[in-house]
Amino acid sequence: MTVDADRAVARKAQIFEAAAAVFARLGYHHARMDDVVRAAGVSKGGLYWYFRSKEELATGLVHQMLAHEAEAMRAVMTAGAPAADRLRMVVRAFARELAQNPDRAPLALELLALGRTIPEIRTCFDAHHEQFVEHLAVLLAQLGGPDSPAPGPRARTAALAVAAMIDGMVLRWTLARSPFDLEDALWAAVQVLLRGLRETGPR
Amino acid sequence: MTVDADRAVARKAQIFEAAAAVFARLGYHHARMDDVVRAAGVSKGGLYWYFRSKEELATGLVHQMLAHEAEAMRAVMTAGAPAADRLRMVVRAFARELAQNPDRAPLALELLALGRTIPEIRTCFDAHHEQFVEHLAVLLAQLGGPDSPAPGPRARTAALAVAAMIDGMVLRWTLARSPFDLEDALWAAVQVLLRGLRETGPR
DNA sequence: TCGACACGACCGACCAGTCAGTCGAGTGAG
DNA sequence: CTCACTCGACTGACTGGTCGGTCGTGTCGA
Repeated sequence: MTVDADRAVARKAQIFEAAAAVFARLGYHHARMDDVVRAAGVSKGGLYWYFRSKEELATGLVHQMLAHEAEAMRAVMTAGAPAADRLRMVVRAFARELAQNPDRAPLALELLALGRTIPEIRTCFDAHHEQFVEHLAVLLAQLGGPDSPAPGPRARTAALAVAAMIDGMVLRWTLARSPFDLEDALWAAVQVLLRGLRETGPR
Repeated sequence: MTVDADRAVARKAQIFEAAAAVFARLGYHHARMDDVVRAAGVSKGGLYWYFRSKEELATGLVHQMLAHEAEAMRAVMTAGAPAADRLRMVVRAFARELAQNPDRAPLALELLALGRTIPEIRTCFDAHHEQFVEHLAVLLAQLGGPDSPAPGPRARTAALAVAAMIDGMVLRWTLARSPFDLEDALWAAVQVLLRGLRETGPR
């Protein structure tokens, strides 16, 4: 294939980083390819050597971001720790990630909305969400305690609720004028949800 | 001001309706003003008589949609029914609204994302969210039962969680490839949340 | 007759994408 | 060793289509 594939990978990464920053600052539609070019320290032609179009750049960026997140999730899932602790780690990972670069959340929101126009982005988010719920369901089933949701459909329903809770709280945090402590609020809410989930008898 | 203010209001409403449909179908950025013009049965000049720019049209649309929703919320709040029933009504209103026109949710998501570029939209959503949480807090405090969250900060925190739950579930529903029954899932999740909220002793 | 309202052809800024060309690292025949 | 040639990577000035917005011109009710 390429003589030096590593170079290509590095170049792509460099462009992704620049694109993320530019898209985060200006928003996808207002960002000019020339802006990305400038930020990445590449030429216009160089950019188009690696990406066929602006949409492909955005799609690639989504892939990269979600892959990164999936990687983190997989790491948590395979960590040798009690399920309760691993759940806590998931929440903390979200909060830390967003606290460190607050631009990420609005960027993700915009890319998500972009899914309406670019089907592949939608598909990508879709698959990612599906897998996230799947992971959560496993985690919840492993929680232990006699009344933790049983594996199977019940755990999946519970996982959907937890996932929605996380999404919603992150969304609120993203949009809030006076940002609250995301980790605290998120963890508290998830705990409340779990408490409600226990004690759930038939139906 | 206008000789016939009613006519102007009607015209605006007609344009809003068309704009909502076009934006929902094509997405804000892909939608051409000419598309809106065609859909609304107005001329370009007519459209620009009422809206100074595309952004102002979008902003107006956001105002109108949120005002409509706020209206519905106020109606629920002042309804003469037990708090539990009113909460149920809120959930049902969401589910029905979205079931009736499934295009609304993605449209709202896109407009929300547009808030990154158009500050007034962001402000508008912000105020709306704030008020929504406020209403929910009142509702939760009125829920009755000895352990319903007390009015004040505690109710507000609880309300934030409930609001996030609703947002998140709607988001999941919006993006899900195989849409589930939103009303069921939402109500179940809210109930779980409330159950967890009860029994919450000090801290 | 007047002015609010409506019309739609037209303008021109803007920007994604192109393309003709440069550069430097291989390759291999003589 | 070297010269002629290939090829992948990269450059940046340029273009052509696309729309948001304008403007000169009606129309019609009061």
